[in-house]
Amino acid sequence: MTPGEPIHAELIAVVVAVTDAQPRVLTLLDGSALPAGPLESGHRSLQAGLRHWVERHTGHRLGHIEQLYTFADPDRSRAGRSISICYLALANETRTPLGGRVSWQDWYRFFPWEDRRVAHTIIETIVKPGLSHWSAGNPERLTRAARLFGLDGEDWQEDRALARYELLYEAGLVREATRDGRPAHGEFVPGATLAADHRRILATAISRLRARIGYRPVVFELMAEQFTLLDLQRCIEALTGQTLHKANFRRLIESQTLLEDSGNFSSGSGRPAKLYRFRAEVLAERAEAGTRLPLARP
Amino acid sequence: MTPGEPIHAELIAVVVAVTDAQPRVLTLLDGSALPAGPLESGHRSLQAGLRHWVERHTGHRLGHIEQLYTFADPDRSRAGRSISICYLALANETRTPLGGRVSWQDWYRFFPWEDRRVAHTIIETIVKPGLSHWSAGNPERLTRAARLFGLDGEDWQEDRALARYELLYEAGLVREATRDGRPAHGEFVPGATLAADHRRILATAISRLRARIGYRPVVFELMAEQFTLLDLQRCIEALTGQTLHKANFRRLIESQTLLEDSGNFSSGSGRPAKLYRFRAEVLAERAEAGTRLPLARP
DNA sequence: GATCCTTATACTCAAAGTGAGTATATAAAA
DNA sequence: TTTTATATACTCACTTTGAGTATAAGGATC
Repeated sequence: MTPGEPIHAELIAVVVAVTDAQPRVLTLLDGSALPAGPLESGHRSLQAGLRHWVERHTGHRLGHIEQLYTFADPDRSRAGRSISICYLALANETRTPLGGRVSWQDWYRFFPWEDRRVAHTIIETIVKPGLSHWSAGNPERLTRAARLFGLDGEDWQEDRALARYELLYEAGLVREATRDGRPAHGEFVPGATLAADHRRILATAISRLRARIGYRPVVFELMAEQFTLLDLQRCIEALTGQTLHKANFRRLIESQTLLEDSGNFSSGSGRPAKLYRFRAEVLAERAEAGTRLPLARP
Repeated sequence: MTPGEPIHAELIAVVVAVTDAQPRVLTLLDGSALPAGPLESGHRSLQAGLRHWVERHTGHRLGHIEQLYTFADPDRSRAGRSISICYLALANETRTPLGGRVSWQDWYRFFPWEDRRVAHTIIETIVKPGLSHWSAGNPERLTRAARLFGLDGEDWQEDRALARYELLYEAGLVREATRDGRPAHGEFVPGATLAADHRRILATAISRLRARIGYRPVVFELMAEQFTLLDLQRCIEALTGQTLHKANFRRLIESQTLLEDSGNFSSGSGRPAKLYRFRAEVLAERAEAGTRLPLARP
C-alpha cells in the first residue's frame, strides 16, 4: 500500500453539560468556536489526544467521549489537505470560572428552533416562508421540508437536528451558507453562528445525543451523583428540546433497573422527593439495548 | 491554530452484499484483507475518495456509504503517524467474476459465533470455557461475558458483535490477540482472521448494520429491485444472524408504508408470492425513525 | 385427477406496553 | 390554617407484540 501524501489532522470537540435544565456546550473565543487543535504525536490514541488537549486548554475534565465524524477539507489551502476528527464528550459542568475567552454556551443559542419546550414562532414565521420560497415548483423539496420541520401534520423527530440544519443550509437560510456562496431564499433564521463548519458539527452532536438517549442510558454522565426523578426528566427534556409526560416518564424509568434509591430526600419548595443514583452496574456496562425485531423461537 | 505534524491517512472499506441468504464482504488478497488505500488529493470528499478507490480497484459500484470510525495507529513506524478512516458500504452483489485475488467472503467465516440461524456449539464448547478461565476469581468479567454471549439466561443482543469480538480479544481467545502480545486463556475460537485490525473493523460494521436495521430501512440497498416478503425476511435474518417469526415479520412490514405491490408474482416451489418493491419515497428520504420517549401534549 | 409437498396469506388471542389523565400525600410559605 | 408546589399512586382505554392456527394456491408425484 502506498503511503499517499502527508496531510494535517485536527481534533474538534463538542463538550456538553446540562445545568439548570439547559444544555451547554464548551466554546472558545467568547462563544464563537468549538475547542479544536492539532493531533500531536505522543498520544496513545485519538481519544487520549483529545482528552489531553481539552483538559490542557480549558481546564475541564472530560467524562464519556465518543467519536462523531471525520471529514476532509477539500484542499482549502495549497499547504496541503487537512482532515478534522470530531468528538462528542459529556461533562459535569462545574461552576468554576473558566479562564480567558473559554465559556459554556446554551446550545439553543445556535439552534433556537430546536427547543420546543418554549413557545416560539421561528418555524412558522421565518423557516416556513423561507423553505416555501426555496421549494417553489419543487414538490420533493416541499415534502422534505415538511417532514423535517413537522409542517403539515408531520410529527417532529427531535433526533433529526442535523438534517434540519443541512436543509436550512441548502436553502441558504443560515448565514454560513451565503458565506460559502449559496443564494439566500429569505430572511436568515435566527441563531448564532460559529467559526468554519462548527455549527454543523454541533448539529451532528445534538442529533447523535438525542438519538442515543432513547435507547441507551447516556445521561448519567451529565447528572450529579444524586438526583430526583424530576431532575432526570428535566435533563432529558433539555437535551431533546421536548417536554415529557411526568407520570409516564416515571413509570418508564422505574420499570427499568437503572436507578437505585439513595435513601436521601431533596429539599426545596414542595414535597421532598427521593434522591436516586445510577446503579453501579449500569455505570460499568453502558448497556446497549437490543433492537426490536420479531424473533422466532428456536 | 498550529498545524501539527503531517501524517498519512488511509481509507478502509467494508463493502457488504447479501446473496443466497448469506451476508458477504468484499476482500482482497484471497479473503485476507479489506480493501484499503491511501487518501489521495483531488478527491472532493472522503466518500468520493473511497468510492473512487474501491471502484477502480475492484470494479464494483458502491451504493449507500456511511462512515464507521476513524482511528490512529499509535506511531507504528518512525515514518510518521497514520490514521485510518473506515467506511461501511452496501452493494448489490452482482455475480460477475472479480479480477485477481478480489473476492466476496461470507462474513460468518470470520465470526462463526455470530450466526445463530444454524445450530453450532462454538459458544458452549469453546467460548464459555475460555471466558470462564479468563474470568476466574473476577465476577465482573464473568457477568460481562455472560451478558454479551447470552450465557446464564441473558438474552443475545445481535448488535453487540463488536463488544463480543473485543471481549474475545481481551481474553486472548482470537489469534490476533496473541499476535499483539496478549496471553491466551484457552483454545482459539474458530474463525478466520484478517490483516492488521481488519477483523475488528468488520465487527464494527456488523454491529452498526445490525443496529440500524431495527429502526431504519437500510436493507433496500442490498435487495434486488423486486422481491417477496420472504426474500426480505431472509436478507434481514442473514444480517442479524437470527431467525424471525414469519407472520409477525409480515405484519410489521405491512404496517409500515415501506413497500408497494409490483403486480408481479414469484414462481418456484410453492404458492407464488407477491413481488414487492420499495416505495420511491422511502428510497429518496431514508427516513430515520424517531426515538421512543413519553412525550407530553403541548 | 387425487394426493402430497411447499410456500403464501389470513386470522385469533392473550400479554405487555403506552398515552393520557385523576387522586392523594407531604413539605414549605403566606 | 390555608395556599402553593411538588411527589407519588393508580386507572383506563388503546396499541403493539409474541405466539400460534387455519386456509389458499402453486408444482410434483402417483
